[in-house]
Amino acid sequence: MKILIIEDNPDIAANVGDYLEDRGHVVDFAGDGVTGLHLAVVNDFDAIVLDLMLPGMDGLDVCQKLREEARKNTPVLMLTARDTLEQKLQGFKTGADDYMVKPFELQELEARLQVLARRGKAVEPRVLKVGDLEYNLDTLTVSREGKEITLNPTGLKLLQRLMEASPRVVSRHELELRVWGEELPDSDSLRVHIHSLRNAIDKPFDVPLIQTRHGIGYRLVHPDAVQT
Amino acid sequence: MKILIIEDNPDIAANVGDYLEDRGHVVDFAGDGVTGLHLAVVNDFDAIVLDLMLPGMDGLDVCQKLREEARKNTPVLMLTARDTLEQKLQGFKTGADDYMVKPFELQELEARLQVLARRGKAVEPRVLKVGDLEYNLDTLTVSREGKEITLNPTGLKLLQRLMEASPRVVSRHELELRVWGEELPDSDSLRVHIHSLRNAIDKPFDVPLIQTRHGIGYRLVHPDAVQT
DNA sequence: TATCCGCTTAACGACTTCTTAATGCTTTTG
DNA sequence: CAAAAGCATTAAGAAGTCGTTAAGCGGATA
Repeated sequence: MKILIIEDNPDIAANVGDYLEDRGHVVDFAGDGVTGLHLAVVNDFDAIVLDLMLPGMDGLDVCQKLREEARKNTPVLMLTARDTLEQKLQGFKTGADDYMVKPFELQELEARLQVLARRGKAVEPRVLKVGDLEYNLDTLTVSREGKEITLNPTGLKLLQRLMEASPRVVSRHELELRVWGEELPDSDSLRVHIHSLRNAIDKPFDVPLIQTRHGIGYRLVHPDAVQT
Repeated sequence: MKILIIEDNPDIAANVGDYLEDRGHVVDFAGDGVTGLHLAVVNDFDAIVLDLMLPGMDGLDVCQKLREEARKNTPVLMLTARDTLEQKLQGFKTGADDYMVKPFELQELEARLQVLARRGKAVEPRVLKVGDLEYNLDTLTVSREGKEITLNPTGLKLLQRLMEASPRVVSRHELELRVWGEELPDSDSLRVHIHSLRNAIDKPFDVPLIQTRHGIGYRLVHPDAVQT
């Protein structure tokens, strides 16, 4: 599994990280909320271990921003020293999937992470489908009407988000966040990428899938499919 | 949510069940492992609360059989008085999704159940409805009598506020605040936007929904619907 | 080193949306 | 009932956004 640990105490971080790495997982670290959030948005982790007490942005903020702004539903396990019911409820409310109180057993942490990752996988299929468009996340292959389509890395990222969200509208800002993280390019590069994505996905076919919501963002939807 | 409680202690079962029912959930009970497993297999619950100490078949067996034989992946929250690490690990190994140790807070139980049910279920679209008018907040699509209506961003913002408030009156100032924030335009731009909103929503249909409250603001109501 | 590929930037026209202002109608108020 | 204020309607220009194209930069590749 690929796991992100957001924890400001280096001892705890190292302790947890070492254990998980010994168990064969790949571990990334962040010492504060901002970089943690950034890593979580840009990468695709199987699970995130999130301490509540963080310098700058605290854990609840990180979780909430991850869910609402970045619209990522990577499983989050919250970690805290304080053990009040109120705290826990608030943690779950911001979108946490599990909650452990220090001190805890490393084995239990790993077991819970594994359960979270297992659940998360079940929801997100390995192949995204919208109409006749398919995107295999394992082979990073895109095809429409059975014909293979090759895309740039940026195109893939955009397409993934659009397909995940379909038929919802994805704001320009969210797309930019997904591709570049917090440090956006100076110019409106997104427009050019959308254009080339359209060239690859829509232009060779009869029905265009990518729609523009002027002033808001984009939307990927198959017109014939049943909408609500 | 539809929840199954498998618990042999009638006091605890009643206690938990009453609380969950008060919170608006539908609860089923089973006093032993065999009937619990049977109910879990036959029905589709959103989550299962499973005690470990059960007469006959114990909780671990129930969980394992549910997963392996019945191949159901209904979320399972295990409940136990014993708090050994070994127990917990075994619980997760048999396919539990969460694990709580007695005594526990009912509110936390509900929060965890909600998280479990949330995963694995597709997020249902958020839709505002007033009469035959519908506004899907995810796809940003508006329709009336099934016919699609396209609106510009400002129109969407106004409509959202009016529909949220319906059938109450929304003051001009509140609407302006919603669209422009604190820095309002110099002229009374709101009137023009309301006008174009009416053109889109009311003009093509028989019954107008947007009413003017002179000197106060606007109101969106379906006249036929029951009002207070 | 030369070539390719992907990304960014810039520029331009086309298009959409927003604001402003002018005019006439409706409601309120003294 | 008349004046004043608030509102509806319309049109036109300003401002903003989008699609498209092409040039330049830098890293990777051969």
